[in-house]
Amino acid sequence: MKLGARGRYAVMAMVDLASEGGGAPVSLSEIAGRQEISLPYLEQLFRKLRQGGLVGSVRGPGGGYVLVRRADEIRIADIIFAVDEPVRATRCAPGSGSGCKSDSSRCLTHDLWAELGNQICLFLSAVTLADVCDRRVLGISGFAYP
Amino acid sequence: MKLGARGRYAVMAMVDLASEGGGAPVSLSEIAGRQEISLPYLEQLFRKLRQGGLVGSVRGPGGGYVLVRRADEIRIADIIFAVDEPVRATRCAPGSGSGCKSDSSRCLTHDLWAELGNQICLFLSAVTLADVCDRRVLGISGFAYP
DNA sequence: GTTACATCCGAGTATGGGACTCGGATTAGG
DNA sequence: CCTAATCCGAGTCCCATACTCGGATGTAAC
Repeated sequence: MKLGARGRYAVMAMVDLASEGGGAPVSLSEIAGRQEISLPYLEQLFRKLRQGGLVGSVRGPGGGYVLVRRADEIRIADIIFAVDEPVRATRCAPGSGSGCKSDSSRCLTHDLWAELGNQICLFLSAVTLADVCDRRVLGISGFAYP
Repeated sequence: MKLGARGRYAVMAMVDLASEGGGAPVSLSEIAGRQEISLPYLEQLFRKLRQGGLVGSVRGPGGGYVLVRRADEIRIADIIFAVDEPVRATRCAPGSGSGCKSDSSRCLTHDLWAELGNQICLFLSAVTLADVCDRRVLGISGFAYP
């Protein structure tokens, strides 16, 4: 699980698309303007979102993108996975299967990172696009960390 | 909350220190050998861990580092916070207070990243060094993500 | 006192991956 | 046709991060 700006931009754009798009296609220019993301960069993101089967496209004037599923059926984790291809395992990378040198059973921390990756996926899978649009995110844990 | 190799190395080293150190100071050379981390890099990490009040140092021959608290009183989050200084806020960075351009109430995703940061901190605060040493990490969620 | 061991410290380098860009090819409506 | 839009494969740039270097300081053993 990777957490870079790309994933965040993708979620911002998808939230925008889910909010503003009432069935009709939304052009990337509009999203780019509203979210202040460069157009070519958005194109690159939506290419992957389309390949991931999250959005459909309509070409030509008046075209744009539409959601292929309902907003409450799209999990945030789906978006992140679509735009951030799986990382190759560094020495004991979080979110990627094993690695750990080979030196079996030396890396005690392995389980820790694996479980952390789990927690993150679990959280991002529990929240849907519709939840974010309707501001139904806060209060899941009901806790604010210092 | 930042998740790089530095934090992981720091946790690996602390786990090693907690495991091998039975009251007597442990030198960085030993840890470097066992964990396959370069000595100068470890020195840099332990400088911060010492400034963070997690370890104490004994200089001279036979010297090294010792835990200042018991292993079950050191949370993994403490280690991460000690070695990774707080990130400055990018546009709507996870784990850092606000940002969001200024354009108030436009960024719907803000709450999402804030809550995600919370979840991560929550998890890493629930696990102690002793938990990792005794392999008491798995089974907290009891779930393995695809 | 000298030597060896170890922590301490402030720099410096560099490399990799990330964000972001460019030029052009397609498709479709007016 | 011309314009608006998605499509695509590259390519650039930049900065954070991992990692290194040379030396200073303290301390135990002999």
